[in-house]
Amino acid sequence: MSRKNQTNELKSRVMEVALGHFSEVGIERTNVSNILADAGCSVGSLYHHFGNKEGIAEALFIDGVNQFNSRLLEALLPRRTASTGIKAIVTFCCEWVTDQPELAGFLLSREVTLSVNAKLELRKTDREFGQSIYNWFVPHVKSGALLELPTSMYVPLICGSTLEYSRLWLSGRNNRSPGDVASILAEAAWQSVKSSL
Amino acid sequence: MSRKNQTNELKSRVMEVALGHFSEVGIERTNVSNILADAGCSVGSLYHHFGNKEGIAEALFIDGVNQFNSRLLEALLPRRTASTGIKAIVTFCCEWVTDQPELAGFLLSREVTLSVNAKLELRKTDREFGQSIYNWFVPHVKSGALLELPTSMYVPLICGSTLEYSRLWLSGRNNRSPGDVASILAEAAWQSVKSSL
DNA sequence: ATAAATACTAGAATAATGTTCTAATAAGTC
DNA sequence: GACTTATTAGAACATTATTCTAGTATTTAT
Repeated sequence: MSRKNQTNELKSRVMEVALGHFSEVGIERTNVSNILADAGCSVGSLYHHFGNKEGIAEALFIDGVNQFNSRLLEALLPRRTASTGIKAIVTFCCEWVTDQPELAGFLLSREVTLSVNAKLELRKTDREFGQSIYNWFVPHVKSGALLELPTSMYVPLICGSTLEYSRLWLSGRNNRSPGDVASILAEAAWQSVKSSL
Repeated sequence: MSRKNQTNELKSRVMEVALGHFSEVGIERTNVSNILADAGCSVGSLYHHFGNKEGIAEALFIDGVNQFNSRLLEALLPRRTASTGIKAIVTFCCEWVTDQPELAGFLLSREVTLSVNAKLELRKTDREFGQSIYNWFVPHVKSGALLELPTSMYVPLICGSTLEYSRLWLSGRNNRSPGDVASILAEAAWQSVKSSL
């Protein structure tokens, strides 16, 4: 195996191991030494590749958001009506959380505080994502199918219930997974943003 | 001043100072030494009263939840219709977050992981609170005014959007406070849980 | 009122742990 | 094949939460 592949494999291994620890006990409580042991990585390598513990978290966070965003677009963009689009967003969120609870819990935990560089890194892809979402919404607001609201309210109204339910489920406080109740959440989200005209 | 009062004042001072730091940079990043300096407290006293740094956070958390719960009940219980009740819950949340952003941000941050003892401590008052809420809901579900849903879904559906919007506002990402958009959030919540029959 | 027990304060010493540093090794490049 | 760069290694370091021992005030019991 080439050195490059070996390095990439080490980085993935560290990230995978770290995610397990982070999602279980949080970033603060996971020991760097445990990550090193479980991933078979030396102190020097880890700090060379990630800078510090938070750097691992940032890498995981950025990867996670990018993966979420691109898949969400795949689920949303083909939808032609406001109703099916909104419901597709919610359903996608539910399935995504249910399918990868560790990653979802980590992203939803809000433990990560991105460094300036990490923010710039994220913004590169995030801006494009936001634009695609925006473009999908505009016609449905213009047509009167969706309520016209301050821009910053659409995400909370559409995803708030789902995210909150997901947090509850991830913390082990209810049996039904978000996937199990996706249709209820989707319908509720639709009711809350559809225009009543 | 009596010794007891002096002690209580010290504890309050520590908690107040700690909340400031916690809400600004998070629990992990606040230094115990800063709390000590700002509150004029010795190492021994702090550890005598709170056990450890997390203990301060737990005390703040429990106080905050109890205060929130009792005030929420005052806002909800007088309401006689499903619609006014649901809207009262949302409006109360919005005002509470807007009025005490530090405390709200701290509670919403999910940084605190309660110890077993703290959980028991909370459960004492929380159980009673849950029962009061439950009692308010039952007749409105029975009458068909509210959707009949898995119990664990009411909180996410009613408060999810508001909490998500609050988190956004608290992280400085939008101008309008939750209080400013309370009516929109209240109406949306109502639309999502009202029965369409 | 006095003694004993308890609650509280104090800060130096300790321990845990994240991070830096220096050196060595391997890979890629000219 | 020499030179530059990327990576690995782990001992040393620095930071900081916490413990410990001792001392002081307050309450309780006799």
